[in-house]
Amino acid sequence: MTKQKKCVLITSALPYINGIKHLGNLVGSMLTADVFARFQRARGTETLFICATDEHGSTTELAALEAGKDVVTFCAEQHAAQKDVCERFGLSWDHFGRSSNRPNHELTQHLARQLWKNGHLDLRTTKQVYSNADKRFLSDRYVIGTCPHCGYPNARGDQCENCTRVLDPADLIDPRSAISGSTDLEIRDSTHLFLKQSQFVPQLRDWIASKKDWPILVTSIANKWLDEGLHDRGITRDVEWGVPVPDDIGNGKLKGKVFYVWFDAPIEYIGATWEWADANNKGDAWKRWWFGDPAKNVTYYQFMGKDNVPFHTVGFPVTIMGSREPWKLVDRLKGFNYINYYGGKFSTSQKRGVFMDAALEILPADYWRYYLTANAPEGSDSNFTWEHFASVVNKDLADVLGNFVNRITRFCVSRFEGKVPGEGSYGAEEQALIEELDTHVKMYTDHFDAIEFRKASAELRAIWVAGNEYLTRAAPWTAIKADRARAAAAVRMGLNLVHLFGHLSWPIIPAAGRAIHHAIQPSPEIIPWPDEPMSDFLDQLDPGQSINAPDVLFAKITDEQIATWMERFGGPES
RNA sequence: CGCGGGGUGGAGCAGCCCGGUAGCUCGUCAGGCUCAUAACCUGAAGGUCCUAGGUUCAAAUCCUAGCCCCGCAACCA
Repeated sequence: MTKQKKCVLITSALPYINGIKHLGNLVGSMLTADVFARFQRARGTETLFICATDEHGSTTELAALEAGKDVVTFCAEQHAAQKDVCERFGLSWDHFGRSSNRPNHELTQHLARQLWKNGHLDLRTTKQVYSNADKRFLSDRYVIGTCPHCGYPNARGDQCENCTRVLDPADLIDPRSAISGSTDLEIRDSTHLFLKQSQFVPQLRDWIASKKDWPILVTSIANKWLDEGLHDRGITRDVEWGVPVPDDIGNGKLKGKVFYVWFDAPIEYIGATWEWADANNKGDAWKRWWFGDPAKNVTYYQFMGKDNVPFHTVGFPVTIMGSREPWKLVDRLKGFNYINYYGGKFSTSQKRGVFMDAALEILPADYWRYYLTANAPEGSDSNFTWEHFASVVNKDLADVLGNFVNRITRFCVSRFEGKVPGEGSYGAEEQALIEELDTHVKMYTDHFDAIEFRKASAELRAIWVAGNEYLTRAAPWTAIKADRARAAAAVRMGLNLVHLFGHLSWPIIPAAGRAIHHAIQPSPEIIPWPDEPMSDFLDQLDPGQSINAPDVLFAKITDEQIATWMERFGGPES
């Protein structure tokens, strides 16, 4: 059974190109995917972690217009900005691609051809609102007018936000363009490709039913869509910025049209892997992660917020199934709920909530990484408040972990010349600790395997606490008065614990994990998972080696800071 | 009757699938220690497990009905 090692492919939902993401977007896809990827790498699993910006669609065109830039420049700038802030958050993807790049164009066109060839696409003519002033088709939400039901003057063509009724743009009284305000609108016929999703319901149902280890959130969203009957879905649009529909699809009736952004975006998971291979001169190596027999030893994990679930449980799988080619389908799909900000949604326009760039202006990435991982919205929506954030950071990171590292290393410096003492030997106290940690480490590993971030974080915290409990019991500061050897053994164990904490903390808080590990010895790029029994792991430091007592690892958050940040980011009332 | 998630001591959560002394973190109170970032360790107080029925020897856990909060409702990314 030692034929081929298991490989792990991880993708996080693609952040939309339009602006820096907020903490909710981060925790629901990119951050948790990163923690999981680091865990897998630490264990020595061959891991490929892929992400990209999702760039197409009318929203991008309009955002570029508003920014006064052409769409190509706009996307290039936004991509660079997101890449930068994500890297500063410690996101360790193997490649961060772009859905507008060549590989995605080729793959999207290829898969569409397969669907066309296999009879899964239809041509249908739809009525679309065309704005003469803007010289473009308007999607429903870009048509504004008076709601026929409640008289609200700024109802959108898809739904009236005042009375919440679903609308058709043709229902609106005095319709106008949301872009220019022009009332020079007309209804035009437009031909589009429709993906016949309804044909795939039984196949999808079987596939979803086979996924016993997916979160209930994910399977219930998927089943809901299937139960309600899948609509055939338009996969082309009358916009400029997207993957062009090739001439050989659609009997020449689709000139100038592009694929809908939701059709091409998930394909970019594959496209970005191709980009990764190109960037690293690996030729066709991307295929072994995605296609045919070689991909059978790949376990594929997807991470996303709940808003993305339908497109990954229905839309993208239909594309893959309909191609009738052996592309890889997701094995484990981890979906997240939302993080709210003082009970309300994060909002860019109202400046409510915390965005990634601003978060890093006020605190290092690890503070956020720990808080968000430990409070990931797995069971239900969770709520961000500055008070809660400060309490978690101060208690867990500063008091429990940071203080532990500080107290033992300082004691070692003051009483043992900053060197690992070799005297004495482990006794009953150490044996009990070793047994306790064997259990904790196993549970911590199991929680990660189960992709349970809250539970994994709680277990990690329990491991840190076990260190403090041990020190109190062993009390080397008392022992040293009567029995230097006993104190030496306790300090040696304490330093071994610091070493262990560096290893175990690294996936969640990589910079701090590295700093902690570095207190004991030089850190490798990937800090490996402790696979050996704790009896070995906690007895491996060489007596006489020097340590580097670090400065304070985590500064506490003060009440003044909380007040300042509430003012800046908006608090309960705003 | 659109759909899904949630409703557990002051706050945030686990437990519910596979019924059987209600567990964790924060906060509060008391004690200990003094190596440490006024930190750490120990102990205590505090709960109608949304409501009302039902099944059962036994229900937070299963069934039925209702209430409340959040999200989604497909061309919005």
